[in-house]
Amino acid sequence: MTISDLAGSGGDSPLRDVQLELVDSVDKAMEFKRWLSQSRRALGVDTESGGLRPDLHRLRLVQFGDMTRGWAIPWDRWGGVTMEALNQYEGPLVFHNAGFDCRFLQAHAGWSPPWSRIHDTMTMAHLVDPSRPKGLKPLSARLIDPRATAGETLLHTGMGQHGWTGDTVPTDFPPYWVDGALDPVLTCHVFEKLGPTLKARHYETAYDLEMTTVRICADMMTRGINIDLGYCDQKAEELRGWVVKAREMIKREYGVDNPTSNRQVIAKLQRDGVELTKRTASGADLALDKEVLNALDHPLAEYVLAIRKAEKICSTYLENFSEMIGPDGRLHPSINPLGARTGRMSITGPALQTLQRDDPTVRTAFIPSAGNRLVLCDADQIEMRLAAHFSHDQGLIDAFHQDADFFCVLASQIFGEDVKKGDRRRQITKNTGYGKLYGAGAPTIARTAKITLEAAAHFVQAFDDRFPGITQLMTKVVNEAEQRRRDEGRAYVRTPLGREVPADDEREYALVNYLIQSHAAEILKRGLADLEAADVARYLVLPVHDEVVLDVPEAEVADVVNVVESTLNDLTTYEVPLTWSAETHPSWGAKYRK
DNA sequence: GTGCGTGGCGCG
DNA sequence: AAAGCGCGCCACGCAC
Repeated sequence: MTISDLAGSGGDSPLRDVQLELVDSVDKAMEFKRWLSQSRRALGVDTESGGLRPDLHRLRLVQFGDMTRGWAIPWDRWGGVTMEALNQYEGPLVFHNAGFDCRFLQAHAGWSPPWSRIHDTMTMAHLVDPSRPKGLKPLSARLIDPRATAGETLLHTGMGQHGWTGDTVPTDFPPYWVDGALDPVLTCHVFEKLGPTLKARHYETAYDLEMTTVRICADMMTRGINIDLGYCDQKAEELRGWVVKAREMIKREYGVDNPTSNRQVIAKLQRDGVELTKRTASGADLALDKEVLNALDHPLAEYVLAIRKAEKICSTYLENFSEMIGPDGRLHPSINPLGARTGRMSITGPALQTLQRDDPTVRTAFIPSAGNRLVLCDADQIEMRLAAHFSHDQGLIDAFHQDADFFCVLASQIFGEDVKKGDRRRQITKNTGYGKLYGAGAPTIARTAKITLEAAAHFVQAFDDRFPGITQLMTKVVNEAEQRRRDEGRAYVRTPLGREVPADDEREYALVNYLIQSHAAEILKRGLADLEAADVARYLVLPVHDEVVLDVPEAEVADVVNVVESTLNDLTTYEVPLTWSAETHPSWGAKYRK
């Protein structure tokens, strides 16, 4: 089988001579072994599975390939051949999304991935250009041959016609195994294409760190995190009971059938003479968001907010957890080490980086394993500290060296009198500082700080007079990016690790945020690697942007708290100290409970 | 019934 | 001069 059989002639495509094979006999298995013993720069490896969860879904195919030949090996019937190949092959292995495939091969084949010789083209693609799609098919279609996607379409229609799922499709169904066998070949071609680009940009350090992160995250996903399901049930039932009563009351008192339908609520509010003016982002509708509802003097508003919140907590989190847990009773979220353009990680299933912190209801469901405690360690104002570092603003740097609350120090200087912790002016200063960092203008700062536009404009001016570094940094980063657009065709900012983060057209102002966010992400990843070197990685359960969660045996807690803090603290690299604070708690929520 | 865009909102 | 950044998920409501 060749790709031309699949998708017609492709002229002088690099895939022209690719041969695709299915191991379905002893002879084929022998032929595969002979092929495997040939020498090559890297061996492509891929898997097909019934779904995304190694603890819940079957492993169906394991595929191997190089630049000219791809093999699909059914796991159930020919797993022994796969095991031999994995265990005996000694050269570099290249995957597209290694963290995913390696966890399947770990769970089903008991394979220990030899991480030091594993490469990952998805990671490479993200480093080369984080703003473009990085799935194997779109990437291959763009870099290698547009026909790379042909088999996928064929497969999806075929599976739909037969009503097969990933767990039930027969492995000898040609569209399935042919498409599978092509993937490691595509991976090898992408590897050869992207490798030189990474090299030319001196991405060795960034790539090594990313691969270390892939490994550590894969382990965290496998480890999972413990959940108090009894608590989830009880709390969800409480909230649902309240919502039912509230909905009945709203129907009775206000004639609104569905208080989570903005259309219905807006109609009712307008009937009662409420004037709404704020529009949604698209401008298509009147907005009825938290800000609008909070400002309304109508009893319905309060209920809508409370119902939204309660239903969110139940449906997104508490009620979902019991369906998401694995056979081991633990939650195994999916951690994407390169979830964001800036190199930040993202977590899905569930989205554990978005748990409410003002209300500890959901976080309280997260508990340590039996006999353990949670160690929660977060970085102190890391983004503002990095802003001080990158901007060289002496005022900001000095403020961080004082033994007092950073934003109180700032506010005291701006307002010319001693501003204490509870003072409203501290919050305004904090809003303005972060707003400026992210490129906000006076109007946005006025809204987030809940002050008038005049006051905001005046305050921004006062902030700039005292701490001109941030505006100067903005100018410098944007000018550099525009120079790069002229010289290299891309507007980007470069992080200290050498990562290039590109700007969208007309949005160069976002690059200051990219620089800070990117480098904070690099620091977290470096931190995870250092924690591994300090021998505590086996306790890691979650990374949350500037926080790490560890699940630690009681007896080791005191030790681990010290190790984690001293490992992550960095007092010398930057113009301000980067410090982390670890605390021990019986649940994640306990940290946020007053 | 399913897919998709929009609105809304949670976190850092 | 002016510009908040990055994500994921759910409910709603419309289109197919």
